[in-house]
Amino acid sequence: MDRKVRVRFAPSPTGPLHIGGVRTALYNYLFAKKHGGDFLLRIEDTDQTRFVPGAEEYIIESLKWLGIEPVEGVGYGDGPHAPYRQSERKLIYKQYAMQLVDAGHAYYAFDTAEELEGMRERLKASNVDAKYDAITRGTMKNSLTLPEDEVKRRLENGDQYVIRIKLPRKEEVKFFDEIRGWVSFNTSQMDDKVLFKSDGMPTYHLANVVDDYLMEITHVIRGEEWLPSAPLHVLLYRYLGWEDNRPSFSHLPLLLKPEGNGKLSKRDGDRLGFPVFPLQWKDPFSGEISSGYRESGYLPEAVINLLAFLGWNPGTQQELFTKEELAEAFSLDRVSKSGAKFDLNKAKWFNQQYVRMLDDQTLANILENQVKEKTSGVDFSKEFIFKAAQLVKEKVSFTKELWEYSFFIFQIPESLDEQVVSKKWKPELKPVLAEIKSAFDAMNKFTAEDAERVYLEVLEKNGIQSKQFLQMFRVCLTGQAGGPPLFELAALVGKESCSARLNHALTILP
RNA sequence: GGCCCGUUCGUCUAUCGGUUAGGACACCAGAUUUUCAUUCUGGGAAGAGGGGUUCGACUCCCCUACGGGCUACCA
Repeated sequence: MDRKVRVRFAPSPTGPLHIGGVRTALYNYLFAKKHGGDFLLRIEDTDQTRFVPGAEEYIIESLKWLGIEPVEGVGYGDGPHAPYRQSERKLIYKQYAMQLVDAGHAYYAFDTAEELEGMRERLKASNVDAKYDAITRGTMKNSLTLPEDEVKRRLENGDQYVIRIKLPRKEEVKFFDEIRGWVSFNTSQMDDKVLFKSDGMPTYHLANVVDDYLMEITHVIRGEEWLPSAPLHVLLYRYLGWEDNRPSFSHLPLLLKPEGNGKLSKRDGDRLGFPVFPLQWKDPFSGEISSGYRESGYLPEAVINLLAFLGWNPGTQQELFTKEELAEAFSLDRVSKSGAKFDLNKAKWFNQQYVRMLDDQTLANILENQVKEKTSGVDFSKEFIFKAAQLVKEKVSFTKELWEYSFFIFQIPESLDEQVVSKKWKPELKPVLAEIKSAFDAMNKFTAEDAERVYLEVLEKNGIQSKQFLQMFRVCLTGQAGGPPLFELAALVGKESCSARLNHALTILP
């Protein structure tokens, strides 16, 4: 039975999409592309108390920005299995919960929060694992312990109830994880999880199984945090009679924080200077702002590439991949089992690679915006900005750095690099500098070659080696200790500007 | 605590019983660039520990240690 590959990304709209979630989405997307299948987006909003306004839109916008877009689902024109928002599928789940009750695989439970708490405390006190399971359910208020008419009365009476799965007392549950191989659990260690909540909504466990079945999902690719509940899902497929159509499971390794241990969290990003979210997010309740990759200057292609390599590798030496190449190369059996630490340096490097691949005109347009923002009123020609962008292209890791590597092209520096001045400047050099300025002023054609030639002539006349003077000369022109090739820069800003810059240096240098 | 998953250079990783354990980022050194960066060359850097299995283990098994995840009417 060869079913069309269908995978889904099923986040909960409880806040901004975590970068680990983005990677999960990416792997699902790549897997679908690789196999000519469908990638869909389902919103798992069964917990109405955790709803966060804007979160769903954020998820959709993030996927859009990265270009890992679903072919069906919320925000993508829905599709044959609409709706794709679980809160809108509420009515569907009840019947499956009832089916399980009727088949004896689930039961009603009427315990109050206090009663549950009491049970847990009792068991803990006697040093026993506190869980609602095959043993403890016999002491609780449920349709297994209460007389039939009492259950009926409570139900008719509208008493609050949940539906719990009835797990066998002791049974081995084995399943094959595409990444980890065979994994086994014993129901003796599991508890009778709630499938259907008293507010009429299913829990994740029920909803996820029902929807994956109904939406014909063939492969479940999700984070490792779901591994412990996978046996429950396996059992659910079995009890619902869907074992033959059960999707395969793949549990992805977690993204860890760069220092120390533990899962990458929101706070790590702000502390260590890299984003944990794809897009900037403003918390609607606290107003707190969390930075995003997009706003931090990362290119979507770079984010895709670096994320793909956090937990997967192609087994070749190639590191730079387009999305299409990734889809072609991707396979679940090359996903690693252990958690990956986020590495800021590598992330920067990836971004730098992609910035370099940007064509000069794109870079120029970005720089143009920055120039407009920083130098209001001053008009620079597109050609000038284009050349400036070309000059500093190799230096930047992020497009937002374009300005900070080139600002001295657009404005005459007010101060000169103090370190270089204190090390390389001597008042005796002043006449030489003045002579270079005059020589420049006297030039007709002011190309990079001409400027350099004239500069060298003056130095030679004064018996000075360029090696000793060049950096100081750079500082006089740009204020900076480093920068793009100096005479190309001089030619770009032009004779008049060079003259003004040298004049300025002459006045402030001792 | 219990259950489950994991453990190769600082980091991401290759190796699917036999390799001088390879690459990338980062780092260091040298070369080039009359400056900085780029680029090039070179370098240091790893199989958690202990038992097995085997002619031979990073690779298979067990134990220990360490790390992580889960342990809600959250996903």
